[in-house]
Amino acid sequence: MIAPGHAEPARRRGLADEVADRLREGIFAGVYEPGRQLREVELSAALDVSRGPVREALRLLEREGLVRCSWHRGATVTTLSPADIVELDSLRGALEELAVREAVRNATDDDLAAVAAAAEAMRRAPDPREVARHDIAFHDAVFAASHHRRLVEAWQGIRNQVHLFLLTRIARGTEGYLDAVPDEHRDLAALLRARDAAAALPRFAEHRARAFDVLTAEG
Amino acid sequence: MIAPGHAEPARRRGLADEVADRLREGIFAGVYEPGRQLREVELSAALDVSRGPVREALRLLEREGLVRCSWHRGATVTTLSPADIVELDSLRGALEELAVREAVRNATDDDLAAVAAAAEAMRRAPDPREVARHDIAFHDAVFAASHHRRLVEAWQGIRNQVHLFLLTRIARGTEGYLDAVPDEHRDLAALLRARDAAAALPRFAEHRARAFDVLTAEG
DNA sequence: CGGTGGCACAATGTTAACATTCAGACATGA
DNA sequence: TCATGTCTGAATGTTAACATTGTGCCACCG
Repeated sequence: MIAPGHAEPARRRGLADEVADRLREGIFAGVYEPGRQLREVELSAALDVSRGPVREALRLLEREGLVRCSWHRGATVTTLSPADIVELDSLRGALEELAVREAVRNATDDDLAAVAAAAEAMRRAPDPREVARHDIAFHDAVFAASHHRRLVEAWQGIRNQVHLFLLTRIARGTEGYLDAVPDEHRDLAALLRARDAAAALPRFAEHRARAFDVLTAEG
Repeated sequence: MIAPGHAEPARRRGLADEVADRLREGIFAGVYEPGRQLREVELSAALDVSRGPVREALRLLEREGLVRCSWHRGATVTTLSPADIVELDSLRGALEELAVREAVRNATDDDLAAVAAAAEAMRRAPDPREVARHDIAFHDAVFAASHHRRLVEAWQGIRNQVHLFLLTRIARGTEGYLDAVPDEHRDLAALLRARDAAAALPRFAEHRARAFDVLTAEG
């Protein structure tokens, strides 16, 4: 049974999207480590599809910043340098600031309930990897609540790179992350439900700074 | 003669990029009006290439927001609704604000000279279409001066849509555009060269608001 | 011994043919 | 007359073979 307002477009996806999902999974699971070359023939053989969808999937992942492609030199998994992380942090800040303002204005109560639910779901995550996944999902919900299609697309352009960044952060040590972030997310969700942009904006900024400092201080 | 620092990677491009250029050209020239379907076979016949590169080019243009693709329903040239223009304006504002701050911090003198040159070049544009092209080129230069790769990529995700928006604005009437914008660009360039972010930011905001109001007031 | 030129291999770019799917039209029935 | 079902045609999704390009190796020369 599907509620009337939640009817998905039920659009069927091509093989390329499927392949892209598998590759993303592989990258986040560590099967394809950063810097590794992704050869089209190898992948098409492993996934049992032709090179066409693989090619298209690689371009999709390039759009997400997870791989880089060069002329006749194939695709390699993105490696995040410290400078890249600075870029991610600043751009993410600009996007999220707009997202919060728009969410406070345009979000439905259901949208904000979804944000709160994402914050709660994080508490029940069994291991750090799952926590990171829920961390991203929380911010996804915030962007979705903005009802700003192009803003969501811009976020998707760096979303997976931020995810990668979170994983490396976890690898450096989980102190101050696993316990602090869920509480912060809960507070942020509450401020959004109160539709208090003036209070929420600096809290979101602090939230980002906390994640960011961990890597710059030690790195 | 090429200066040492300006040596382009001299990377060769594939047919897909070439096709994408031709299609963009066609869209901006009005050959493919908004809403029109772009059929792969038709395009591949017209441009005398196979469907592969055409397919890839369409995905590229989708990334730029110039076309929209659906499963088994092909690509259509984007039509900008009033709501889309509001989205473009707000997202562009968030990106450009960051670009100005980063440019003031990171830009070389050459970068800012290029911004100023772009502003001057606009004065010598022969017709409104060329003015719009130089208008975009000016903002390109600002983003380039930020030395922020991901920010530039995010800008490229809406750049061509903003261009489309400028063209429709011109179609509504050129008063207050052809004469005012070049002067504004000159002032903005000067503020950037003075590296005065505090003064530049509100001026950039006014500049965007002026372009934006024309369409919302009449539309 | 260091540098340069060419050669062969391997991987990507491109092409054309095959398979699948969507949209509209037409006929049929209530 | 309207709704429903099937069918047809055209367009996209997919595949596999062909062409082009980059890279590394090895011989050759200075």
